[in-house]
Amino acid sequence: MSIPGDRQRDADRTRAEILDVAMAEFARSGYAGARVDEIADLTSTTKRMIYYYFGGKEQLYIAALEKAYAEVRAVEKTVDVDHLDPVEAIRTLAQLTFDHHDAHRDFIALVAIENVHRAEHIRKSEALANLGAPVLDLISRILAAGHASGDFTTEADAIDVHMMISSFCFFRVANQHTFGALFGRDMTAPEHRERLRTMVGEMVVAYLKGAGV
Amino acid sequence: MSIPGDRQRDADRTRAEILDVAMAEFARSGYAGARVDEIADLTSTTKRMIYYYFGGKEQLYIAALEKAYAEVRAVEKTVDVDHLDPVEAIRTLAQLTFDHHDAHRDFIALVAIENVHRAEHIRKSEALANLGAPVLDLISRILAAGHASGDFTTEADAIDVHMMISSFCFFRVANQHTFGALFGRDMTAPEHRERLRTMVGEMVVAYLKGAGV
DNA sequence: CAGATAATGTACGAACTAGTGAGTTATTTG
DNA sequence: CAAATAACTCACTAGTTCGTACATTATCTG
Repeated sequence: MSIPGDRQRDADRTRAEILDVAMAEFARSGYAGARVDEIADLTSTTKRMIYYYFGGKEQLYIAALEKAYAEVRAVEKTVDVDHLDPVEAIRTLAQLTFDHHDAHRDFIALVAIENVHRAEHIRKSEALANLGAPVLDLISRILAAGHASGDFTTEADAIDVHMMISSFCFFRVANQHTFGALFGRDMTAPEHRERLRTMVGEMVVAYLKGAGV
Repeated sequence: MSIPGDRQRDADRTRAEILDVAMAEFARSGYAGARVDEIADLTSTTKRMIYYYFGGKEQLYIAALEKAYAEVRAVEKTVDVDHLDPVEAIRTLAQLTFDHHDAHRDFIALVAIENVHRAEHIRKSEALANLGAPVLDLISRILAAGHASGDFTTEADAIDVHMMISSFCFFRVANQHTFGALFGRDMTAPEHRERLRTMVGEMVVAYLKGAGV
């Protein structure tokens, strides 16, 4: 019946399939809006397996969140701060953040959803603790270098700068629908992409240089 | 003829009470997460009245959305662009936007929730069409004045500038929980308020002046 | 005041939804 | 190969949730 090497049962594959579907479904409908039965139907397995592998809806949701964060982890690792001058370094970081947000829509949706729930699930997950530290460290070093070189005159805190960059990139994707409805422009449409990508870079650089205010 | 306030039955009051409670509940739990029975229990009337006045859960949600938007409508009307130079005008607008977002948390939550639902309800509401036009008009005039006076050198689009300002103000409130969990700082805490309020003003001004990049 | 109408309360039901009990089959292990 | 275990299926349920039928009472109108 079964072909050797071609397993009919595969725990890893089943688990991964459930998680993939769950991530998409939670991102699409929110935690309360997502249906366990619907998630099950979209897999090649059954609802019972969700409970077998994850225990329940909430644990599945947390697993989906962790997977989403894992996928976007370490943007900052690709910025080679030591070989770039501070201005180019911060601009590059901003634009890489832009690219990452652009490329991970489900992640954005899940974070927005998690905020509706006041981050109660994130707090339950140790896997997601201290995930922010690396970016802050990178920004701190860029800021220090910028002040040392005299390129940056504005006194700024790393967390604040990170928020400035993130807010722009996050909002563009997360609020695309209401923003589009109110202003008649889809900020995530291809024709706006490059302009806004440049803009976020200019924004941080201008802010940190301090426009002689 | 009856004296208002005398009546044991008051359609307007009942309707308004339901709407107030609904707005808070939808903001707290999302559309799918909110419970019609729960909303009813938090009013002094019964669930039957929700259906009597609003027709159903979805219509109630739309009414709550419209109320939320109505409350924050016309921030821009308080900016007296003609008596302020362009730099102060755009800074003032940014900081008023900051104040408004700070003061209307339920509105922010509802907008975030509505984006999870891809703005499908906003589109159903004529009351919310073209609500963005006034701000854009104001920003356009400020930008024009700023370029005429030579204060602004960056070529910028009104919608883009509005997005820049909104994203900062919106993100700070909307993402406070996940941001707090990841970076250990509540950006909405009183001790960060003034600094960030100043920051959003400096950010737009610096961007528009163009830091001699 | 009497009849009409608007506003409200009670009780109930149909459909949905998360979760499970219990048995079955494939795969691994000794 | 036999026993053990991991992976899986199916049918079911307890509780919830939106919505409504129907009765009732206050207020208005002529």
